Amino acid sequence: MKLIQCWIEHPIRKLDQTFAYLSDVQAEQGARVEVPFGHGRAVGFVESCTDTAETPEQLKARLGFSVKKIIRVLDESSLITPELHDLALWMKEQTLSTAISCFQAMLPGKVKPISSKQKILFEKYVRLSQETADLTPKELEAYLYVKQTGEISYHDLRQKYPGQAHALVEKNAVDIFEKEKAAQDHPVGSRSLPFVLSDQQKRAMEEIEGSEDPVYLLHGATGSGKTEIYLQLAEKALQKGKQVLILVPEIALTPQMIERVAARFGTALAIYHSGLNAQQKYEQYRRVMNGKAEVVVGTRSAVFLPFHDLGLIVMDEEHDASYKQENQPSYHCRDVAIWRGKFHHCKVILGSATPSLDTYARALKHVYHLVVMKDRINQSLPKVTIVSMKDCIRHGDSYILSEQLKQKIHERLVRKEQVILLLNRRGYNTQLRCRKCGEVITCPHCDLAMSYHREEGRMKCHACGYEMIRPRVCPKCGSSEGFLTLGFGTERLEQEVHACFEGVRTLRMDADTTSRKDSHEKILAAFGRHEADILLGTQMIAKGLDYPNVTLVGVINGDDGLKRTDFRSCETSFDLLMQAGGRSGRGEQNGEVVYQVFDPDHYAVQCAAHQDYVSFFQNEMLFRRAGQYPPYTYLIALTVIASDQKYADHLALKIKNEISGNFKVIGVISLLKIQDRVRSRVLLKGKNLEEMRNAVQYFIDHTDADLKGLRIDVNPLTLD
DNA sequence: AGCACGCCGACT
DNA sequence: GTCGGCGTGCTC
Repeated sequence: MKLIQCWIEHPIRKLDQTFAYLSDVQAEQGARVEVPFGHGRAVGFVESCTDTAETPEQLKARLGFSVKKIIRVLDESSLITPELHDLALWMKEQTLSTAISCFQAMLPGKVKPISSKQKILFEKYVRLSQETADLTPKELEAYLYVKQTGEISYHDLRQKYPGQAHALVEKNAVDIFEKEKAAQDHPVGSRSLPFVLSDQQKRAMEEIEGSEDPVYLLHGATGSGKTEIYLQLAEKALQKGKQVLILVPEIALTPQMIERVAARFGTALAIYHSGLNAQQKYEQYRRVMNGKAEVVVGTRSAVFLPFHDLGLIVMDEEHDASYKQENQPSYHCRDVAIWRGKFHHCKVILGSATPSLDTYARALKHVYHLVVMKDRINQSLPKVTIVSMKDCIRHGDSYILSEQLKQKIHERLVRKEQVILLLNRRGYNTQLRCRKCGEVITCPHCDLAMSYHREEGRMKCHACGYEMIRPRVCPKCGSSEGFLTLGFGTERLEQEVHACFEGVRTLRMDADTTSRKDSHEKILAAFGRHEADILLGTQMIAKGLDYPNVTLVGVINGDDGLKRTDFRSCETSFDLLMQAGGRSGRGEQNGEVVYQVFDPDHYAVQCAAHQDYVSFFQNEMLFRRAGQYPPYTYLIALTVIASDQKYADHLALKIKNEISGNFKVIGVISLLKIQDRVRSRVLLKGKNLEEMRNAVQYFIDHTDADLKGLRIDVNPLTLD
């Protein structure tokens, strides 16, 4: 008999332990098994499987409970590699989450322990038949196309020859047959060759290649050519027969990065992101496992792909918040990437123009090897103008577009150049306030004001997504005197632009215009073809875009983010302003940037205007030290989320009282209600993260409290 | 998470 | 007298 230890699929803290079962047959570590559990059955994830000579009675006597037999083994072979197994258990410790949730986070949908439906899709293919047929010229063309490719999926043939594909089958010119759906190879355009490196790039390459250090921070200004360094390092790793992982924040926002990697590496490339369906994810998972995919470009979850021999890990825009998973397990992709780099003895390159403070501080302490590229390739810095909106409003100017910015936009329109306007708020107005009682319309499910979206005539809650028709009378006092409108978003900005410049062509890109699949790409492509003069949108247009014809970028309400109370709000605001600046003047012409702000003297605004990261870092570190915030300390946020305020407060208080050590326990803090859920938080702050983690783990293991609703975030990025 | 066991109110 | 409310406790 075999004795199996397995993790049970319920992501309940109390069940976060292995359970013992007997089995007649062997099961691999990482395979799923179906087991009797409680009164029903459950899926287990095998931790170990060993031979045992003990009888069930002996086991019961030794262990103190009766050991049941498993029902069946669900997977012949393991779903994960031994490396990924160890990684999951390490992640459990790091993030203080359950082991099973870590395994689930690593696996693509198809093979998650939770679902056992693993279907293999078949697809119709065509190839030339033996028969000859009478064909029209256009059909002959399609016929020759099939002849040239050998065999091709019917779907692809229909895409290329919509009018002829069916006719070819009808006339028996081609045979149809079924075949397992192949993993999509990324279409290869023209294969591009490596660029010649600038002196600065050459120095950076040499520094990385000539060192034995495991982790590098490549701090390069926007436009300094970081991507080319990634690609050339990747090429060298491939030549050694190794795999390469390139992590990006969001696939949809980095189309130009994908294009460049695809052009260089062609079919050896796999793209992996959360937008793929389960089948596509599974296919890419297999392609990585069997080594067919040599280069992977992917978002956060790609860091868990089953690479067998990694030669390089690149993490572009390493400061980006989307690398941190919000759900449990709340892991940071950077930590996982570094762990895997260590396992594979390969270099990890963290790249950014505005590194996170934590990363940069580590680089200064030589934990990471700092490589700096401060010059843009064949471009000078964009000229930055800071416009004080306080003064604007005092002079009676528009509170949306200042005269200076209007003037500069006008110049660009005359010269047939393009403009990007960034406003990190969507909708028309951010608040409606009753003229009579002064009440602001808030979401019925959240403690937040609802935004007015004029195009749809609806109110929207940006926190929970709740929508309603714009009310005609005040929901509070019933007055029909109407509403005062406060604040503005991208919709209002677009209207203002049209009011100021007659006949101007605009494209708006925000969460409202990009809800449909591929709409990102369509909008960006249209702008690239100069089908619009002005692209306006939220922060999603601040990153990674490279349009040579854009010579002016305007940031509206650029210091809006500074109003937030979060300890990182300066960092994110600075990042946004810097990134926006990086979009301008990437071609032949010099670029210009306008920041419209209310606090022009703030160091985040000033440092961004001078594209001076180091000064910002020094300033911000003073602030962090004064407040004893990261990177000077570590934080662990323990948040109770519940529908019942009493329960939330009670558990939070219990946590506060029962956790102690050589660190501060701050709280209980009541957060805003979101989606009818109240949130009470306790925050741990201290210098010794390991001790803090141990204290929390000890609490979890020994408390009698019911911990459902407890969310743990080690090193939280935001405290909102 | 399920799902049973368990001890108090309004019904045939 | 019973049906059923969901509080609490267990799952190898």
